[in-house]
Amino acid sequence: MSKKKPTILEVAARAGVGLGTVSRVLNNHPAVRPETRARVLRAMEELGYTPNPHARRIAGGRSYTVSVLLPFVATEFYRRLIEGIEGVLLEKRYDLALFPILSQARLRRYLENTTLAYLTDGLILASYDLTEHFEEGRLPTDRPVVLVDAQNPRYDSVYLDNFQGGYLAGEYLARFPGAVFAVKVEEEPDQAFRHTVFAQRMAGFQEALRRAGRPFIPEHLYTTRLSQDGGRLALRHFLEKSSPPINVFAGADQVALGVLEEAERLGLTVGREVRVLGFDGHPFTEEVGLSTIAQPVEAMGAKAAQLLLERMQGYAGAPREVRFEPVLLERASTGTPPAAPYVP
Amino acid sequence: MSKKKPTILEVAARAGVGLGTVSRVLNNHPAVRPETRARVLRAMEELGYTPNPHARRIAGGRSYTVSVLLPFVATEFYRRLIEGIEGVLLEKRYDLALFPILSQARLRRYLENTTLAYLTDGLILASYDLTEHFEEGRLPTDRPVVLVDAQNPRYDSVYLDNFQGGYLAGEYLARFPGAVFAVKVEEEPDQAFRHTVFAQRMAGFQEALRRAGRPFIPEHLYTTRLSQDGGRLALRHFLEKSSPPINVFAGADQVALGVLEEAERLGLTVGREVRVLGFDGHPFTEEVGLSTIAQPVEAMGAKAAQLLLERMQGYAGAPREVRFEPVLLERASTGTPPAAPYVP
DNA sequence: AAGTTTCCATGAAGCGCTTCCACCGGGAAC
DNA sequence: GTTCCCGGTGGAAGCGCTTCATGGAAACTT
Repeated sequence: MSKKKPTILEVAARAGVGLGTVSRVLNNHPAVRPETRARVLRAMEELGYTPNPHARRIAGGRSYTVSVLLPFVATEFYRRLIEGIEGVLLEKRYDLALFPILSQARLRRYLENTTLAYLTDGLILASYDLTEHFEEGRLPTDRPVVLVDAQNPRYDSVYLDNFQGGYLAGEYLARFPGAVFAVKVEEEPDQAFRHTVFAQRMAGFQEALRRAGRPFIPEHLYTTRLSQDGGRLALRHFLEKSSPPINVFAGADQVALGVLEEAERLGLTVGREVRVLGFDGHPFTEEVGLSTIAQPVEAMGAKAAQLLLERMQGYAGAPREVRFEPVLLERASTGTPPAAPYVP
Repeated sequence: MSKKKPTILEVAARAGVGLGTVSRVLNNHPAVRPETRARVLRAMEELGYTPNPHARRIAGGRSYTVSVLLPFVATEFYRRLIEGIEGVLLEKRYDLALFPILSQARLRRYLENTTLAYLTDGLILASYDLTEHFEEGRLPTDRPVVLVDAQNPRYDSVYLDNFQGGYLAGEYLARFPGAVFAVKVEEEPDQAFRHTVFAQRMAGFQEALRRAGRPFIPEHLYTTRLSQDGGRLALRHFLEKSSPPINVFAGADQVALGVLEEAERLGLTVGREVRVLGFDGHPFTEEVGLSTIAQPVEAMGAKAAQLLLERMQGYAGAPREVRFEPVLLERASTGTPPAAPYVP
């Protein structure tokens, strides 16, 4: 590939314009005649020109790169989130640098070492609770920061109302006859991330059940790691406590998938003997017919990217808060809800 | 933090030298009197100076940054690997950029988009099988590339002999009485990574058993995802097939940990009724007394970094291959081996 | 028709560094 | 004492870009 990258001068020469004009085209400056712009763009195309980000950074003070700091956890959630962020950013010709946070120490290095601060114009922090880990809950950076899947009064925050999601789940499952169980996902063991989302989901769930007159039995809660196998173990556990039909709310789709898997292994009819409701609304839930409380992860990522772009363009208002609401998706795994709610 | 970054000129002024000298200090050029060097370094320290990588890149063609492409899988293995790589690189004042590969498409973008190629001087690819995914098994980049935890005849490769590790495991467990079971870790479902390491471990394991006159029974193999809960399910499965004492080889420490956990839950004596042998030699195995086939992950990372540094400094010899050997660590989870090997 | 504004376009200056040529002083060689 | 060499050092040139002062021409004014 790339022998010798063409520079802006070669583009200018080929397009028959000055180098300033090429630069203006690159930066979407309005004062370029459409016809000229087209000519320049064509020249770029023909030469296979891409701007040198280092040069841009050095000259203009902007690098057209955004950092996304996220837990080093491989889940569908983060895949979707990044997709959402990327969609918006690529459109504006911004680039994305991912920084998986392997450890607390690493996060600090990312920020303090000036490496990252130097390289990027803005920062999206996913699922990270700042207040716990930084003095005054402030990141040691002067770049704009947006939080997603997290909340902090000092920064723009984009998040899902997880309590409401749990509430929806509780409200829905309460309509069915049979015992109600729940799988809660454990917090990260290393405490680097205090993921309160799972606790919030459970709190909403229990509140809804209480209001429906079917208070949640503490023994019906099973806590597990975020894995499919965790769901399998959970179902086995539940079946020791109660016989079908049972209703299971899993705090995450991945866990719910394990419940489905184990139910099938045990020859139980999903949607009748075992009703399963997940959380997240990941794409695969549709394929397997898993009912779920869906969160618009891509939209959340896109929103975060938008807020960051605004900040990078100079917006300096007070921190904004964008709350997203989950939605119940009914699929086969919960069967047909009864016409009238179940009354104990 | 950082109001306005000091530049090389300010450092030069403060140290009372010319800017060329400061640059020479930065680049470890030999022709600087030690005394002068010290003065410059002190000035840098006092001003909190850090070089601007963009400027370095633009001026010198080197950015002093290395990319590490690794699966977006949060395991102890990659944490250790990065630690090893980082140790060597930081010493040479190189920086590290992590690129978690979320998907095949993303990897291509990383490489083709010129973004990464522009930003970094070299590339370490972890656990990735090229031949499957790129034409001619060549990455579309002109930067030096080193593979780690993978092998390819076209690039420097650093890897563990996983077959031998499995062999050691088989050899060892064959000495004990009782049925022998094995937990194999499943390949990644999305096939982005064709992790053959687990298959290799199992192959070595079975070969060793065969030679010891105790051929492995296919039904004694349980395949699971890489999770602690997978180990728990595995043990339950084994106990349905055979009663204690049993010997379990788990293809990964994390899975082995689940086996231990479940054994304790079931009230079985680890090291007597259930003997467990893991693979990886992660630090936590010492704490929990887990016997394991240890791989020197940090050393492998360090070696990969070294090879890359050499390449970046211009070495252009044929691809090199560095094979590491695993070692058996005996701990409490396998109890005391019998004086004489068990003979069926 | 001449002055005024608006719209585009140009290219020099400069971003923070590396590199390289020039230069300086002093010890070794004659 | 003169020449040569060489370890040290200074600073101009230049990397690929953005920005900005400048200017030319077309589009409005009056």
